[in-house]
Amino acid sequence: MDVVVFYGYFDKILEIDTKGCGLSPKIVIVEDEEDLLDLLEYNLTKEGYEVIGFLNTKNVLQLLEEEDVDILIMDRNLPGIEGSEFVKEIREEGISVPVIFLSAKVSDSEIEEGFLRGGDDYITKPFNIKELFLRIRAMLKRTKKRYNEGKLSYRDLILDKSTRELSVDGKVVDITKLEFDLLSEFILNKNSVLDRDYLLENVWGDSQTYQYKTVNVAINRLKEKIDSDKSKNYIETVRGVGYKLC
Amino acid sequence: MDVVVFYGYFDKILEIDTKGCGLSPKIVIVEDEEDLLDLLEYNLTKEGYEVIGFLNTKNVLQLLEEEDVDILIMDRNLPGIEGSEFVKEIREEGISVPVIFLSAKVSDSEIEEGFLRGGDDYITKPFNIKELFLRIRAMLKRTKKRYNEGKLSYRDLILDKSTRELSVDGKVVDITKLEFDLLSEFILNKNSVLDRDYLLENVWGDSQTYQYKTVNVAINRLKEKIDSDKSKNYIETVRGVGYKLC
DNA sequence: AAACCTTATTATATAATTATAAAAATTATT
DNA sequence: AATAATTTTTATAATTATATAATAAGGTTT
Repeated sequence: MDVVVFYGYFDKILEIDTKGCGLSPKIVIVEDEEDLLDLLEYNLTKEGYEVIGFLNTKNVLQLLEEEDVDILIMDRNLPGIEGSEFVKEIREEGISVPVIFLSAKVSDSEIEEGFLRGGDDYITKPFNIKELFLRIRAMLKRTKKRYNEGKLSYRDLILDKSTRELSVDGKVVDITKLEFDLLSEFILNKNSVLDRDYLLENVWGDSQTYQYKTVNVAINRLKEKIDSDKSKNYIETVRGVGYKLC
Repeated sequence: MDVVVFYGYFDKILEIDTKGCGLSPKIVIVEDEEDLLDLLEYNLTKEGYEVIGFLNTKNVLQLLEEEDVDILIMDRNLPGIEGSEFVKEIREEGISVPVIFLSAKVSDSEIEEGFLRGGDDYITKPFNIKELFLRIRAMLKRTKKRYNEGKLSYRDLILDKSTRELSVDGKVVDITKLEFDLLSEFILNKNSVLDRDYLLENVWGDSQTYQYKTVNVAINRLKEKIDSDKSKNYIETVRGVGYKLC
């Protein structure tokens, strides 16, 4: 077993991500080598993840259906079913959890098969456990909003989630909570038309108690802040539907 | 350079995504070995991506700020600045584009550094270009709403439900809500004759309050937009019945 | 070919939608 | 509590889409 044991390296890095929110990323590992499974469980737990280990694929599908799992780490050569075959099956079930394959095999075509069956990353044994952790982190950063690093940007707009500051073309512009949330929603869904119901639901948190015109006025104020001379046309009105950032 | 040349593997997969619509995933490559850059540009373009290549990091930051780039492929040992150093800098600018590092180096600590500075994946040379493509695809799957999701297409027409854009032969054409809904209905029922009652019911939402002629006029306007010189005969009049898209 | 019917085309009025401004209402700050 | 800041509502203006009407063009039937 060629694995570098590795303790607490990311304590500091993960601090912001996991402290307080009470929702540490949930990782499922399917690995039949018990030693390796234990090692991974131990170290990943130490890094602040919630880890659930399995020695085979039995019960894994059920768990994935019931719980909100952030990453699935999957060995390929399992007793009974082959790991990538299992992933193919869960994809057909509509489960879209990010998958990292572990495999002792190294042939190119097997790696290709892993991706084609729905894998997101592929690590060959023996591997550096530190790299596995980094790949997990990189994956989480991409897939989950809440673990995201605190910045959203679009063209010359930068929203800093931690300071809740907006900078337009390098200059910091005062922005209210509502405006910040509204602009976030647009940047997260750039190019998509967002209708007023959607915005009320996702920015205001309730589409019942407010009327559509509330959105119009808020958009208007936001437009004024990010493009007061109306030269950059960030937010476009899509008549009869809503607004989009483009 | 040990790279497996690889042609058109994903033609079928990307077919729906990229034809004509000008909305194919945009990939930026920074690689100082011109041969490799050319090879990647050639093959990725062939796969249906929009590719922009650079031999150094000059102008790359500006491009990332201005354009909506989907993936950045970054060589590490570049003349002047080191690739991961550059990525660290763009991350500090708030640019969150997914990064795949390419590197000839193999020391564990360098790979770790790549991830810590904001990389999302890491491939060491020599590499299998097929695997690179699969990793790109896996990355796009995670970071972007799929490009074919919510798209309706017919011949050289593409309707994008999320952006509510119509592209005709690759060019985006302004379209109103009514026209969009009308064309959607036709694409969903291509080759079927749709009578005016059906259209009023399903597009206008009520066949009582409007008169048949309303449909005629709307169809007329739509025809003008999708085929102004009447050469392509998309929508055919079926006298006494209605219209069909064929 | 004339009479009749259906559809295409064009122009205009109107209804629907959105922008803007200002006034209340709410919330936060001093 | 008073003031300031923010947000919602209301009112009105501006804009846009499109339904209607009027007319032209093209088929069909006799």
